[in-house]
Amino acid sequence: MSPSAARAQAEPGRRAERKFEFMEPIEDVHGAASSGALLRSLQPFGTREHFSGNETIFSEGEDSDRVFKVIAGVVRICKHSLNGGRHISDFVFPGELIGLAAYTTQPFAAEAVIPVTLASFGKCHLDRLVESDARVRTQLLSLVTASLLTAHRLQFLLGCQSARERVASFLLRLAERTHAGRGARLDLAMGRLDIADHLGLTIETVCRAISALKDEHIIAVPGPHQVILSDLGALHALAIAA
Amino acid sequence: MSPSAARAQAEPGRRAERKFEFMEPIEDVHGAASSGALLRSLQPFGTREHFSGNETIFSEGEDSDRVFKVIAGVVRICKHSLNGGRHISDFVFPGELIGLAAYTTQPFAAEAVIPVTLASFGKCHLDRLVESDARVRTQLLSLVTASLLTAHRLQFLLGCQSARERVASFLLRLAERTHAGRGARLDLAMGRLDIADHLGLTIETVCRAISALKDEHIIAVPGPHQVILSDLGALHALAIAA
DNA sequence: CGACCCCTTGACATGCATCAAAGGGAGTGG
DNA sequence: CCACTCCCTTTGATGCATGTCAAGGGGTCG
Repeated sequence: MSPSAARAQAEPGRRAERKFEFMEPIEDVHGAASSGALLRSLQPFGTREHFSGNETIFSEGEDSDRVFKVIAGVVRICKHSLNGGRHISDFVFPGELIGLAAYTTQPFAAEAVIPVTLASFGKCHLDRLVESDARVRTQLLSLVTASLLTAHRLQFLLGCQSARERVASFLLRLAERTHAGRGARLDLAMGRLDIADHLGLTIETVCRAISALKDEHIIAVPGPHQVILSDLGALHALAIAA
Repeated sequence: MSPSAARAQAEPGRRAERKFEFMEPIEDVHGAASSGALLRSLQPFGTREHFSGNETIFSEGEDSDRVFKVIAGVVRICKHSLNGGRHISDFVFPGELIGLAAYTTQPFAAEAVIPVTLASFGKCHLDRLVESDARVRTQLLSLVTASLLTAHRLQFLLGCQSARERVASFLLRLAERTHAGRGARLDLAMGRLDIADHLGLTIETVCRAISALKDEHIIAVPGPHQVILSDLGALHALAIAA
């Protein structure tokens, strides 16, 4: 009934830390709208933090007094329900920020999908910056607006699309965000279960949808964590969303 | 496959304008977080606009240069897809605002569910106010943050809950928003199709879920547009969400 | 080499979508 | 004032997409 049920992953930090070279040094490639001047100004106040795969960065309900920038790795933003359900509202890639919105208490958890390096800043520094610099204000609002837009996109996907369409949309969005245009090879840092919990499906359905797209030569799947988007036209046709 | 498909409603404005007295004069009851000082300062610049039931207020893709406050009536915020699908990301009630986020072009459409009265302001006035008043800045950010939170809630609902659970969550949320606590009688301004497109279900499934809850004496349904929440405990138990 | 974890595929079950039709309230015209 | 029509809601019958259960495969780590 409720997808993903209680088969969540193993304990944080316990799992093998696969190395994803391809994830390491990409900084601010797609960061045009994701940090820019804002974070440059914060840089002096930042401290580095490291988390291993599946480790929790912060949990739902904690105080929200820090802002994070992902330097390397991938983070998932998720909500856990009492009966074991989980929903991943977004993945966060290098160059992007976490915790900008005006929460006093975290409305969701953040967990490392693979080993992650973060820059972390006290929110007070952001507040000070916001007060003193009008450009930062504008940027802050447009970053929060962007995540609102992303949220509405996912709502549409969850409300209106079939499994195949969801997977197609997901792959396209991932391509947009991780390598803005260089070739059709895509690296999936997250596992099938993460994808399933993000798309509101089960892991089996995600597998089947991927296999189906593969059989139709719309994508190629050299390994569980690599996808090649062979037929972008067909993918876009599936992801008819707005 | 895709819910709601192409059975959207009739032409804007053509439908009968049912009167919903109960919706008229409720102003700023739940507005604690929804307008407050911000709009009071904007008041002098506002003009009144009226829309009849099912009329379009603005469409997706239009320029986004105005901010609206709902004075009376109910507005739905929705996205239409090319193949006739529709998703309603939110309903907007009296006292609440539309268009605060930093969009340059509308990412969604706004339509009157029932006859609506709006106060409308040029965004430039808001910008000016934001520059001059730090309190307004804080409030603006927390309003946008609030809608981000709402969006994540709906994502969870769409990703993890069954039809019954969705309807239960919806009714509870509606109760929260429309009458903060006075009795368990609930007025549904929107029709079943609107509810379906909001919850990612079909109209028939919504009907059946409501009937089921009625048969179990969890709610009572005096008419299609009135619901009495008889067993709040059971409803909360269904809406296990976070 | 063995254990574990994740991915994949198959067989089956079911919740919800789809198709179809009847009931009820509101506005309209006779 | 009544009959008609339209639209929305409700309920029933059926089918399908996806969830559930189960088992095997392949990589990685110890």
